Amino acid sequence: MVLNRYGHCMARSMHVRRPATLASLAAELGVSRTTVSNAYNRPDQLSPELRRRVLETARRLGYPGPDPVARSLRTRKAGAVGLLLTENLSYAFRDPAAIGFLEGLALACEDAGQGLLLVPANPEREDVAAVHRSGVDGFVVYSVPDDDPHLAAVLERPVPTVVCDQPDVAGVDRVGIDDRAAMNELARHLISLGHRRVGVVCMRLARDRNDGFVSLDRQHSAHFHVQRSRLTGLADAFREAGVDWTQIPVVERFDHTTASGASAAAQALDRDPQITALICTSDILALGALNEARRRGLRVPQDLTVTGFDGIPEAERAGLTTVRQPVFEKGRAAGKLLFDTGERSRPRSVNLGTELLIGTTASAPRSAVEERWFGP
Amino acid sequence: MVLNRYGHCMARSMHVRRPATLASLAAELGVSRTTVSNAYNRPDQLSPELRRRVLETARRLGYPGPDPVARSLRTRKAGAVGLLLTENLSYAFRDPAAIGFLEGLALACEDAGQGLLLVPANPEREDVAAVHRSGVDGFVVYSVPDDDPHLAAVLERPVPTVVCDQPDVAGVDRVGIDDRAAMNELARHLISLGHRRVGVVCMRLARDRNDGFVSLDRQHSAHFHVQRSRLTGLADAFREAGVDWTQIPVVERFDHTTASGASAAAQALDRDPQITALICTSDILALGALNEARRRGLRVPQDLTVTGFDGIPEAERAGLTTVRQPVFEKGRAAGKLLFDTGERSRPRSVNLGTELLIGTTASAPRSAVEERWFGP
DNA sequence: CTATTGATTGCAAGCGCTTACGGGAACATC
DNA sequence: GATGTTCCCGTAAGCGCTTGCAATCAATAG
Repeated sequence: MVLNRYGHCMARSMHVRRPATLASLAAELGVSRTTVSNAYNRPDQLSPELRRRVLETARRLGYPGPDPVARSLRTRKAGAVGLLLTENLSYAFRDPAAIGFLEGLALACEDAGQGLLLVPANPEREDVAAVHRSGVDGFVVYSVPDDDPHLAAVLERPVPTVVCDQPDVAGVDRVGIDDRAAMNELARHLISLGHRRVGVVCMRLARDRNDGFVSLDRQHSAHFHVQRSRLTGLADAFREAGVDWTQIPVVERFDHTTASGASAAAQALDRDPQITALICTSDILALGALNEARRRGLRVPQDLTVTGFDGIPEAERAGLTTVRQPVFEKGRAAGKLLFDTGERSRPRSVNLGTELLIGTTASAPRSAVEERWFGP
Repeated sequence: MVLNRYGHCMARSMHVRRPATLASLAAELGVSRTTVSNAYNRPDQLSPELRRRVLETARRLGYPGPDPVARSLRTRKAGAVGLLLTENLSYAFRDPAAIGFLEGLALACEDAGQGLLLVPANPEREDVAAVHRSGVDGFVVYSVPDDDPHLAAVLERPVPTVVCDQPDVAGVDRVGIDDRAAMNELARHLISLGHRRVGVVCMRLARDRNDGFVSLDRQHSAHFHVQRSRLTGLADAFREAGVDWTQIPVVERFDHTTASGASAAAQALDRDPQITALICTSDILALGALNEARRRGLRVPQDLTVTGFDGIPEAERAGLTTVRQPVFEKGRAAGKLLFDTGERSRPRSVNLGTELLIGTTASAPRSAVEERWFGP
């Protein structure tokens, strides 16, 4: 039980808003507000003795120090950056790649002494109010479709912004990887192994749900830059190898889960059972594809090659052939870009490197092996 | 002449574009500030026609809508809750248990339309400024030592607070599990299997680094409620079984990593090679202990029993005998407690259930098996 | 005794916004 | 024509704080 200065019982759990403000404290002490403020923010501006008195009286009155919001208004600094995600907040914590990104970004924030505000921007709804209500000094936008209204709302705000996994947007800083080149390299690897008849499993390409095959048109007009680039990288490689890309089944899934990966793999295999490889645009999807292969009694890689993208720990454990991208570094780079506020004329663009990870889920297709042994 | 991303002329030299405010918009339109404010917050308070004009002029002037900080000051609502963690922000994303908690909390925040601010409270430094600077409507404090200055700083703030994995603190709401009972159950299980000579590996017990054996005194005065309770639960069980607890080596590690778990396990085994079981107070530590056992050529569970605590996915994969606690639910419960602001006289306390998970890393010790076969 | 100096403290002017409430105008009711 | 009623919009009073700079004063120097 706590007694306030009027002698009234004030249980802690009642959360009564303390009447004490900087002004009331000043009045109580018989000094100016300036002096009280200085006691907290510029200790060298008043005598140690007075400062001690101020702080002690503050404690006695239960004054918790200058109100952060009022201070933010006055100083025009919120001390935090906002993070906007494609997915629900809670989902982000289930995707290892997103977690890696968060980890890197959190580290950068910590180094800069800034808070990290997870903005509750539900991708299903068009409600951008959360963006408008976030008192932050900057935004990081992680992998959203280029027509996302939340992104538009962020860009309207007069604060620095960094986008990830996006093409250059309206002149703001960006960080990402060369998805197209990375996927192209992976495709060339598969082609060199002898794969020609493949299937593709990708994440959602736009904001609308389209669980199924993807038309060429949809591939080209995909609003998720990352997915579009990866598909383009694949198409380039296979076309160059003389494969008719239009005949390759590309299966899309809205939800990014292993279950989605499995069902998409099934759909691709049903469409064309002769497929020798399933190329997935994420490790999560690839892990699902592996499950489906197992369910069908297909041995990987003897009967079916499966590849992923991201290089998450789970993929490594599964021996997945995939592309590793530096998700942690991506987050960190995003933060650094945001905090490094030098005078610039042009927006900056950071491209991080990727690495083709040869695992045990890709090998020459059986037909190619047979050809090698028995001739064509 | 340059066009900024709002499409307005912005001379290269004038970096400080006077941003439009609600007042300037009102002036431009020849209406009152109230009317502009209403256009955003209470559409029913003005004619659709006027509202349209306001919003259009806003767009033309590049006014991004009411400033969130100023609005927060006025309405006394920040629209976000702060999360205080023991560890560095970035570390939190490496601990599966913490991630689960975050996931649950994030979900609750999302449902409530609130942001989640990760407060950059470095546990190494005593700098509580970050707590004072966070403009939030409430705090969730996750597993910090009871003498943590950040916790004290939070409790000074006049906002609702929920603590996790803490005993009752100063009358604020709490959510947790019965660590003592859960660990006691696990210990009884081991005792029933025949284990009497065991070693314990625990996480840090206080804010100071003490990588090594733990005195009884330190056990009792541990500032981390969770660790203290688990040790107590163990001690109770073994004392009841007639074991002299003071002879049992308890090894502490400051860093919560598998490497720490391994080295702590080594230290315990070196102290008493006759140990039949290593009881770890977290799965992460236990996974490290498994590594150390493997390194020593000890078969688990034949030569050595290893147990954990938490029930993280990795533990399940490793077949660890452990205690599963509902980390996700814990996060969600914390959020719900925070947002459910009914009038209460007493602080609420939520205890969630746990479950003993029988894995493959615990069995009867060899000596017990031999006794059974050949008699004592 | 006056000038200079350094240490302390206070003044004033907002930062950008919300909202209870009051008032005028247009229309309907009796 | 007097009295409600409804719709729109503005008045006024802050929310709690920061900060450049001026003011005060005692002490030291000249």
